[in-house]
Amino acid sequence: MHVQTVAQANLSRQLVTGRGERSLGVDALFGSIELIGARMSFSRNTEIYGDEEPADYLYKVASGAVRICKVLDDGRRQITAFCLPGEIFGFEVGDVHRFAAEAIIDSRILVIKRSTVVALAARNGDVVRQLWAHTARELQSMQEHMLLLGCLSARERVVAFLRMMAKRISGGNEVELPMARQDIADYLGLTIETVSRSISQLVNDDTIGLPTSRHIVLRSLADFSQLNA
Amino acid sequence: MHVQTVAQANLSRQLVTGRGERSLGVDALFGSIELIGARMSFSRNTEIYGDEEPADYLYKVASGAVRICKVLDDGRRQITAFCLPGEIFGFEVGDVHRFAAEAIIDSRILVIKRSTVVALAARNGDVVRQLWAHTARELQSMQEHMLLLGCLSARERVVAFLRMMAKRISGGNEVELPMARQDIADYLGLTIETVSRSISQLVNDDTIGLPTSRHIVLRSLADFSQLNA
DNA sequence: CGATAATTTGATTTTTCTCAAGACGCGTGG
DNA sequence: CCACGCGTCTTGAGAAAAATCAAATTATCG
Repeated sequence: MHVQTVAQANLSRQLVTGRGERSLGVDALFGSIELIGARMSFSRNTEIYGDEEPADYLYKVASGAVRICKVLDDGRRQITAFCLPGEIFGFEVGDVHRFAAEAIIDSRILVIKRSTVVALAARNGDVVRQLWAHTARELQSMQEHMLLLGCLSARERVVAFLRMMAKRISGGNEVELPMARQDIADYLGLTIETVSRSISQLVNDDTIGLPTSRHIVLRSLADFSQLNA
Repeated sequence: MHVQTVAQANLSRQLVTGRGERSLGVDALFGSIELIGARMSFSRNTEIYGDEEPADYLYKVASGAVRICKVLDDGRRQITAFCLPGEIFGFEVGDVHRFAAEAIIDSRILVIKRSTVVALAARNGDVVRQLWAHTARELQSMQEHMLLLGCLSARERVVAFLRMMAKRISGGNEVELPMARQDIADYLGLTIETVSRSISQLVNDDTIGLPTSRHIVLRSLADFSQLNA
C-alpha cells in the first residue's frame, strides 16, 4: 500500500477561496461548493489530508473515490468510510483531522476553505443546520457500520458491502468497484484473503456474478441480510 | 435478558415541558435541561424508548446508566454506546429513533420535549451549534468504537473498554462497572465467554485486579493499547 | 512481452464461538 | 440462620470461523 506523502499534494493547493462568501441562500453551502471551491486533482493512492493534520478545508468529491481511514502504530488499518462523487468529507468540529483521507483512484476534488464555511455559518443559521444534518448523516452511517462490524459474519459483511456499493454507485445491481480487496477488507474488519474467499463463495453459490474482479453483479437479492435499510 | 415493555414506562410520561422556553442564553440547552425537563425513573432493564419509535424527547442521565442498542431479527445485539450520568441521549435529526435505549440499572432520567428543543433551535443559533457539537462528539466516539471493532483482538478490546470506563466513571484506575458481562460483550462484538476469559487472563497477568466481578482495578497501564487518546 | 501489482487458492494455525457444566452471589422465605 | 432458587459469571472441551503463511494465477501497464 503505497500512499504518497502529503507534500506534493499540498504544493498544488493554490486555493482561490475568498470570493463568493457574500450571498448564499438556503441551499447555501453544499450546493455551492462547485461555485466557490477550488478544483484539485489527486492521483491514485495519494493522501488528501493526514490524520492529525489541521482541518483547514472542506472537500467534495467531483469524480473518483476517497477512503477515510486511520492506521494504528502496528500497521492495522481501519477504513471508516468511502466517499463517492457528490459526497462531502473532511469537515471536523474541532480543528484537527482525526482520520486521513486518500484518493482510491485518480480523483477530482473540490476544496473550500474551512474559514469560509465558518464565516458563512456565523451569519447563516441554515448553513449550521446543513452542517449539522451532514454530521448526523455521517453518524448514522457509522452506526450502521458498527452493526456490521459487531454482529455480522465475514460472508454477511461482504454481502452487505456489495449491496451498499451497488446502491450507492449504480443504484442497480451491477457495480464497478473503485477499491481494491485490501480496502474492502480494512473497511469490513477482515483480511484480504477472507474477503476474496467470501466473494469466491458467493460466486459459487451464484449469489453474485463476477465478470471481472472489480465488476460485481448481484444475483439473488434474497440472500441479503438485514443491514439493508 | 429481560427488557420490559415500553408501555409502563410511557404511562408515567407526564411531561411538564412548555415552560422555560423563553430566555435561554449561550449555555442554553444542555445546562438547562435540569430546569425545564421532567424527571423520570426507569428500573433495571426497562426500555426508555424503542428502535423505530417516534423520537419525541431528548434525555439526560441524572443517575444510573443507559445502553443504546439495536437487536437484529435473529437476536444478535449491538450496543453502540453507554450513557452515564450527565450525558445526553435520544436526540435524532430525523423524527424516529434508530436505536433503542434501555436502563442498565435503576436510573433517573431527565426528559425534555423534542419540540421544545426544535423551537429553541429555530430562534437560537447557539442551540443549533450545541446540538451539532453534540452530534459531532457522538460521531467521534462511534469512530473510536469502529476502530476497536475493526482492528483489535478480544483482549485489546476488553482492555480498551475497561480503561475507557475507568476514565469516564471514576477518572482514576478503579471502577465499579454498572453493566453485566453480556452488555460488555455486545458492546465489544464478542461473546460473554470471550469477555470473561479475557478478564480472567488480565487478572492472571496482573494487568488488572478484580475484587468483585464488577469492580475493576487497573494495574499495569503500560499494557494499554493505542486507543487511548 | 515482461515486470509488477492484485487477486485467488491452498494448507495450517490461531482465535473466537459454541455448548455444557460448575461456581458464585444474593435475595427470599422457611 | 440457613436452604433454595435464580441470575450472573467462570471454566472447560470441542467445533467453527477467520487469520496467517505461502504460492500460484490473473490483470495491468509501460
